[in-house]
Amino acid sequence: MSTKTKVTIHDIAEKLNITASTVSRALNDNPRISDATKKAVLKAAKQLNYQPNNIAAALRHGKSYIIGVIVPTADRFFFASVVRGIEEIANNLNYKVIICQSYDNYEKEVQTIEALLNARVDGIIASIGKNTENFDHFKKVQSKGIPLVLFDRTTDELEVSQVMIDDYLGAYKTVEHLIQQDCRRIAHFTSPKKVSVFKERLRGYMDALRDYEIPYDEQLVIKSDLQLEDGRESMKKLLKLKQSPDAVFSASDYAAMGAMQVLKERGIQIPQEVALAGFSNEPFTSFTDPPLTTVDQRSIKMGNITAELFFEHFKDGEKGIVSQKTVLKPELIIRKSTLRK
Amino acid sequence: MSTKTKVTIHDIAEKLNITASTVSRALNDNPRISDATKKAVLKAAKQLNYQPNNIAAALRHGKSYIIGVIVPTADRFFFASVVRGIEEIANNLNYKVIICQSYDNYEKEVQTIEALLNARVDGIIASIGKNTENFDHFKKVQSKGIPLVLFDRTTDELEVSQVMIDDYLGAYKTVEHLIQQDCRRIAHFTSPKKVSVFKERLRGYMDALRDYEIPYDEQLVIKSDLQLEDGRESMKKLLKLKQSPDAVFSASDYAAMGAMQVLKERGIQIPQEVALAGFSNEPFTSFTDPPLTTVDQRSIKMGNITAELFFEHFKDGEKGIVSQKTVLKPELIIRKSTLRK
DNA sequence: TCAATTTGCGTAATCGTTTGCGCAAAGTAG
DNA sequence: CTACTTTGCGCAAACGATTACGCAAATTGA
Repeated sequence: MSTKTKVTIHDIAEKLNITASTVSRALNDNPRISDATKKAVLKAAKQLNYQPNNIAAALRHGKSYIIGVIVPTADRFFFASVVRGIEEIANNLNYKVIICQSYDNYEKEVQTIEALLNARVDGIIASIGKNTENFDHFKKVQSKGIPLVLFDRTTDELEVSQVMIDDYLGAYKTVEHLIQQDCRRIAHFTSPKKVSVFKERLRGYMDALRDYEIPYDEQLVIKSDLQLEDGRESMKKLLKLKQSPDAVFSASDYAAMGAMQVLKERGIQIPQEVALAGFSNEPFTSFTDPPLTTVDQRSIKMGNITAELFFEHFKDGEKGIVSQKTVLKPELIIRKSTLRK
Repeated sequence: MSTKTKVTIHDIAEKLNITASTVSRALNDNPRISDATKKAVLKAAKQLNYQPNNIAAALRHGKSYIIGVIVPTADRFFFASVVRGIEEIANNLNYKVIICQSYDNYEKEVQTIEALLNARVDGIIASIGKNTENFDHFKKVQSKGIPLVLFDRTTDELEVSQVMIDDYLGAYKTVEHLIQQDCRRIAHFTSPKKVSVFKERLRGYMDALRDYEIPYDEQLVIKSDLQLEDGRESMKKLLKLKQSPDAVFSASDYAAMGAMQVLKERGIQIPQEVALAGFSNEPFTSFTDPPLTTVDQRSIKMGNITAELFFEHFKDGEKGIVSQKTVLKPELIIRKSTLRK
């Protein structure tokens, strides 16, 4: 019941006693082709079960209509949502999205870029891996004139369009909120990595303390990889201090979750004894007990904007566009883990 | 600093005064090419910053070295993990994976298949969308002789290789465990959809009841879309019954989470008054309070096996291989939400 | 009615790689 | 030293679609 041999436009042409070029034009709705021929071609295409070969087309006009998206991992709600936001826009413009994961692994990230270049994607959208400190692979993309846009995890070492949220503001507002809840010894979980988002969150934390005249205590800033287990360890460290904190602002929901576990295991009341806030608004943060205060990163919106910015690079051709930076306002989601009054 | 014009093997050939075919063979490490020439070619390639054009290669030998993976959504831990498992195997064999999401939307699923076929992927691995009841698009894939393997969400309406866990066994063991915890009125959350996984879980539930001589009560089986909100509604329905259940086995962790929220809001003790078990071992299930008993679906393993099965279809050519069904044993993860003694 | 335009389609080159075939030079066997 | 095999590479035709160019027929305008 199935034609094993691939059917091409030549087969259609032969059947109709016309040439392949006419078929091609008919399929692409070229105005120079008569409606009669178009209909005949369409009909024959159905009959023969014709499947266009995008590879041949891509080779011919140097466009693949595929854009590569690189995320550290697709199973974090935030990244998955951004991808969704990108897809919405891209699909509307008839572009396909291929999702690649770097798993926060530098080598894998480099390889992925290489693979995407070989696959001749029309552009790349990426969020940089946590461990990446050398950006030559991204520079290579740019040097080839391939559109590149970064989101969330970006870097200043590249002249590139980027979309991010105002991590500084998100952190500032969170800490401000904690202060308004009468917290005075506020700890912070951050990452030692070069990624700017964490640096910005730290800056927001420090500035909020300063503005409210709360002394900065280095002991209260714990650096780790910010996974759940790291959050547990960090919390344990804090509890060993002579003077325990009365709040923890974690740059990651997962680490905040780890801290919550430790606090609950030790019977420490949240938020009465220690208030707790995270960052990212992962879905599980609303399930926890108590529900976790966190910062929403406008992920879908970020995906939309990133894709739109990306496609502007096409329209305006290779030149003309300067790299531009879009900063979204985050939203503080206040839940019971910080509500002390 | 960058060559805007694309460099091809012809450029390398010209520079070295040899032909493109020799360059091609050298790059592909063909034994008929001398080591000297190979080295020279590699060197020139670096110098010219040559980037192979996979599209041209794909067109030539009809292989794209890309396989398409379709999942309902990538932000569920289970699916993300399976994808990871698939990638591990595929990357080792030098295949790229392109991840597409159907969002459980039938039209999107059909479109995605179409797009993957046009992109000339070498094969497709998929998990069927929840609302899909017509499988012609998958039949089309098969009729074109393109390898197809399904995982988890499969169907018997297709003659296709598939990998799944033993949902029946997972459900049976869970219910058996609940019975051993002295639960006697055990409710079940399931889906009205045609997807076999839910039907199997229901069957496991029913058989366990029967084997332990517990009467089946239709009122205790609630059908819904199994999202968190559905779980809340379902739990509320159960609590309105004359005789409340003393356990809930949900076919989804999210719905179980919804039930947990309602129970906690009403001050009903978990597991003493109502024990609670989910399905899938989503990461958040270990965070909840109490932690949720659930069934692990061996997601990475499933990805590995799926990919291996998939690649067997290549080796053995188009014929010879009959579709085969691999069933993995799930693992019951017992946590506090069901431990009554 | 005749020149000018439009309509409809064919010719052939092209995108960048791969590969079957062929051929000369070098190596091997007897 | 002849005959045969191996080594190293070039020639040219694919793969399937797109497109600049050209040309005849049909249409239009005056």
